[in-house]
Order: sequence, then structure tokens, then C-alpha cells
Amino acid sequence: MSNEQASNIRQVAALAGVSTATVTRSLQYPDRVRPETREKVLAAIKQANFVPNAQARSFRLQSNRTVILLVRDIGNPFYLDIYKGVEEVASEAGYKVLMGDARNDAGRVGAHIDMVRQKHADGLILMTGQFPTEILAQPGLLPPIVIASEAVPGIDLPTVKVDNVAASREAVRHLISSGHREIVHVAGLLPESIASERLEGYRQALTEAGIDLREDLVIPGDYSIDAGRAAVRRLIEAGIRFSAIFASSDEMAIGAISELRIHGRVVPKDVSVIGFDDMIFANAYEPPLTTVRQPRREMGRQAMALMIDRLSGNSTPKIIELETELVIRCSVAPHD
Amino acid sequence: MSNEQASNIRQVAALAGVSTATVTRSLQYPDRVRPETREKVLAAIKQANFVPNAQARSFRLQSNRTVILLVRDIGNPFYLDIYKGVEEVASEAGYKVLMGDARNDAGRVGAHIDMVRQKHADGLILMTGQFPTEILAQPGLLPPIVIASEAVPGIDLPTVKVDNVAASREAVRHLISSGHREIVHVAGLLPESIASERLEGYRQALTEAGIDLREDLVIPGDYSIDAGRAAVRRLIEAGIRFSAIFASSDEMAIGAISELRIHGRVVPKDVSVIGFDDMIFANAYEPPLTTVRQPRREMGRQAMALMIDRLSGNSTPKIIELETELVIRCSVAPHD
DNA sequence: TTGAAAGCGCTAACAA
DNA sequence: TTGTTAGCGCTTTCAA
Repeated sequence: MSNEQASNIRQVAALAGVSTATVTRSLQYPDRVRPETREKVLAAIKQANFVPNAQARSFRLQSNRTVILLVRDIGNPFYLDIYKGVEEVASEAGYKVLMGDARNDAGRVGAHIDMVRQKHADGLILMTGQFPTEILAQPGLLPPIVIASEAVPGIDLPTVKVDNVAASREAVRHLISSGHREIVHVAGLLPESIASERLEGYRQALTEAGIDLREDLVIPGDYSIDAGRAAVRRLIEAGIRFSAIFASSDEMAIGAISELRIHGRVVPKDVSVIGFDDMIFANAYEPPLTTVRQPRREMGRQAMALMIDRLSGNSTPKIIELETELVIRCSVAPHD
Repeated sequence: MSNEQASNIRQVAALAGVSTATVTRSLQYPDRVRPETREKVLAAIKQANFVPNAQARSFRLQSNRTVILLVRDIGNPFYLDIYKGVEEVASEAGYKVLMGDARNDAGRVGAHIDMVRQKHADGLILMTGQFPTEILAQPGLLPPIVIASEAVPGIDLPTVKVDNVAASREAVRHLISSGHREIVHVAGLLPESIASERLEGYRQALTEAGIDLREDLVIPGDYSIDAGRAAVRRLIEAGIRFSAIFASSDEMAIGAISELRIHGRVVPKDVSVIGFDDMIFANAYEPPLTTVRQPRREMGRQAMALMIDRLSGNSTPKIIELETELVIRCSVAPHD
């Protein structure tokens, strides 16, 4: 049998009786080489069990065709579909995708930015609103970054997002048109932009209907199941009345519903609930959850497209806005 | 202000009036350098806005301290906690983690193995039972691989797993002791090892109780919500009687429950259900799901520890077996 | 404690 | 169409 150990391009060249340049060409530009020569090279490669060293290649090319997808919290399945979208267009273009976890921590965002500056990856797709302030101070040192779903104030980067104000307004309107007036908003992490925009949509829908925004009905959360539970617990302990909840994630909606049930209130009979995202389990939940669908896969695709654009030298910071859709299922009932 | 563009170690050396070796030493082995020299170097680094090029470093070191975590299906949140565990011990040891999606496709596993052979990463943590047969034929060419949760027949690799036979047997025993005898098993992807082992546990529990295994009660699935739905639909359409379901994932359990509800059967009153994994939503589901808890985070931690071991030259293929636990909640009721 | 210099594996500019 | 060769940025050996 053949050699077991890592060989290099020089050994292959020697074996095939050609130069290293010809080996490279046989591999990278097959048609710049005579077919017979190519044959010889390929045979030698096989015989030597040669596998090109990607590190050497990246080094030489000063690019490793890798992109980091940095998410707010990797425990949230929301990002799984985003990843799929990113990976689809990345792999078409010969890029790899590394997924990173920011753990809701600006410091870790900084660490990942450094990874790109150190050339561990060519670019960063950022899916968190947190951003290290010290880096904001020196925008000239920023590596290629694309923002997805979120926004970083005070910095102008290619972005793909959703119209959160409109989406949220539509959801709350739906609740209002079902007769609800005491509507809780389990918000995201305020004052970040997603959370603020959705709060704004909530406010707008309320105002349209002549309902005053009550601060005691707005409870921020971190998008987790537990945050939904905690919000309901807090409301009930404080003795606050409400007939509906608009939550800024499906997880929080589900946490809320589960906690309501513990306190003897069933959805939608006693309380109506709308979530956000349309996660895979939303439809399998009991009751099937009315929610705002986000085009996650498409968001991922567009974000990666923007990144490729940026990496190809195009540097106009585009903003792409995608459509959401209110998916009506069974967690909202009329209120009188 | 300082230079904006990428500088290299030579420029820093020149600025500091030292050799490149001294710059490297100041960075990598601070105490092999006189404090004053170090100061000078650090000042120069700052002034030049120098960021070491990780690619060059990896190339030189022939290692990039990166590990690929390749999962069966990245759409499954099961792997999120695994990732967290892997990432925890990886980052402690200075490794990065790249997550890859095998999409239930042996070909894609082969592609990722090639990535490691090409030195895109130092090792591969494999979380799928699929494996390209052509690679099995040349085990000498295998890069560092650790298996987690699954098993690849005919190949001897460091592995961290769970006692699937025992876990599954315990779950089915619980159903039997609640009076159930017509127990469906929504299995995993047969004939892969996880699925076979759990089926074996199911068989053992049945046999102990003097119940014959009926093939029409065993339905394989791919661990997804839809697979759970499909299984129930198939059973009902075929007019097969059953009073309990043991599913090989929480998603399939939930899919099954949701589908049962559509057909007017409520859990646990009409049908009892046990899942597998204890995903985060299992406890927030209605009814809260009785399930087999897998120590996912710990599995990830151990897998990465095994990998570090392997990468440090230790090559005895250890097998680590972790404990599961039957978590009793509300989806099982007595049957008479 | 420091410096000089070789070289990791590959690609591409240039020459033949 | 093919070969020669410089060099990417870093680390490390060897010598001073």
C-alpha cells in the first residue's frame, strides 16, 4: 500500500516528475495543464496519499474562507435556522461557517472580533445587540462585519433585519381587535434595539386604540422559557390584572403559558398569548401558538450574501428588510 | 493616531529596535525577555496596532487549535447543550469549536473528515452513526476522531455515551408498571446503534414482563417532531390499538402528543407518553413530559476532554459511559 | 538575554 | 505548457 503519512506538494511533484507549480495548477486550474501531465500528477497524488494542507493555503492566500456566526445565546434554537441559511449560501461560495456564542456578553463579542482581526476567519456575522464600547471608538479597526436581526447603535454596518415595529404592532392590534385592553408585553432585553422596536410597535397599537401604555405591564426578559415564567409570576404576585400577553419570543410565550397553567389560568380561555419567531415547536405546543413568523432561514441567507458582497470589496452598507407574518393558531381568544 | 492597517511582526521589531524573535518571545514567553525590552516591544505593538496573524501561526505550528463538532442534524436543539459542554472545556484549553451539520448524510461526514485531514481543524467530534464506508477501509488515514452519544460499528474510537439499553428498559418498565401492555416504540434511525440499543432495552423490558414484541408497534423515526406525528398517524390509520408510546426523542414525543390531540386522544388520560433527552421545553410542555434525561452538557465536556487527550498523543481509545435518569412528570397515567 | 536565519506548504509572478 | 523562485508571518534553533 501507499504511504500513510502526510506528504507535501514537493513530494508529489518529485513523484510525478514535474514542478510544484504544475501540481498546484493541476489542482486549482486543471485546464492550464496538459491532460497527460494532469494524469501523472493525479496518479502521484493518489500514490502519495497527498491531501493539500489548507492551513498553508489559507496562509498563502491571506484568507481562509471562513465566517463566524456569532449569536446572542447559542442555547436558543432560534439561531439554528439562521445557521442553516448562512451555511447554505456559504458552502455554495466555498465558505465555512464557525458558530460562536456571545452569551449575552459584550466582552465575548470583542473576543470574536479579535479572532477576525487575527485572521481566524474572514468575517463576522453578528446576531446580538451587545457591542464593546472600546471598539466603537476606533471604527477604522473593524474587520468585515454584517449584522443580522439586531442593530448596533452608532455604527453603520450592512444589516439584514425585520420590521420589528410593524410586526409587533400587528400582533398587538390582533389582540386589541379580539377585545383585549389589558395587554402585557414580555419584552426583550431593553434598551437594545430589537426590544425597543417591538416595544414601540406595542405602544403604537395601544395608542391607536386609545389605550395608555402602562409601565407595570411591560416586563423585560432574555427570550428564555424561564423569563416567560418569571414575568407571569411577577405579575400574579403583584396582583396585576391582564387578559393577554404579547411575548417577544416563543420561548417566553411558552414559559408564560406553562406558568399560567400552574396558577390555574388556561390559555386561551382565561388569557390570550402571542409569541414571536414561530419556532418549530410553536405548532406542536398545546395550545398551538399564535405567533409572529420570522423568515429565519432567509435572514441567514441574506446575511451571508451581504458578507460575501462585503468580502468581495463592496463596502456600501446595505440594509435589507425582510417580511414577517402573523400566524394565527389557537392561543388567542376573544375577550369581553 | 496610529497606523490603521495590518502590520506584521517585522515592523514591530523594527519599531522597537529588536529582532522578530524577541517580539515573539515577548508575546509567547514573557519571562524569557528583559522587562525593559518587553516594555519596548509592547509599546511598539500598540503603536503599530499589531495583531498577530493567527493563520501564519497555525501554519507554522501545524495546528490551529480548532475542533469540529459534527452533528447528525443541526436543526435539533439537542446538540446545543452538547456544544456548550464542548465549548467550555475547549476554551479552557485554548481550542475553538466549529459546528458542522452532517444532515444525516455519510457523504457529508466524509467531507468533514477531509477537512481535518486538510488541517482545517485538529480533530473531529462525531455525533452521528453514519460513516462513509470507503474511509472505514483505510483506518490508517483517519484523523483524530472522538465519538459522542453514538457509535460507529467496526471502528474503535474514543467514545462518550450513555447506557441506552438500560435507559430505555427503565422507561418501558415504568410504562409496564403503570399497567400498559400495548406499548408503541417510536424508534430512532434503525439500524444505527443508538436506535438498536434503545430498541433492545424496550425488548428486554417487554420480555421481563412476558409481553411479546410486536413489530407493528415499532416505528422508526428521525427524531423530529414530524416523525412523531407521522408515527401516530400511521398507527391510527392502520387501526392499531395502543395505550402508551415510548419515543426515542422528546421532539418525537411532542409530535406524537400533538397528533394524538388532533385525533381526539388526550395525554395522559387516553395515551401515556415517555420521551427521551429531557430537552428544555419538556417541562414547559402540556402535559409536562415524562422523559429520560441525558447529561448533554457533561457529554460534551467529556467528549472534548477525550479529544484533548487524543490530541496530546494519548491514543488508548477510552469509552466513557454516563448516567441517565428517568424524570417523571405528567405524561404517564395508570392504565387498567 | 538577544539576534540571525531557516523554513513550515503553498501560490503566483515571471521567465523560458 | 511548464519551471524557477520569492515570499506570505510566524516560530525556533543555534550561536553569540
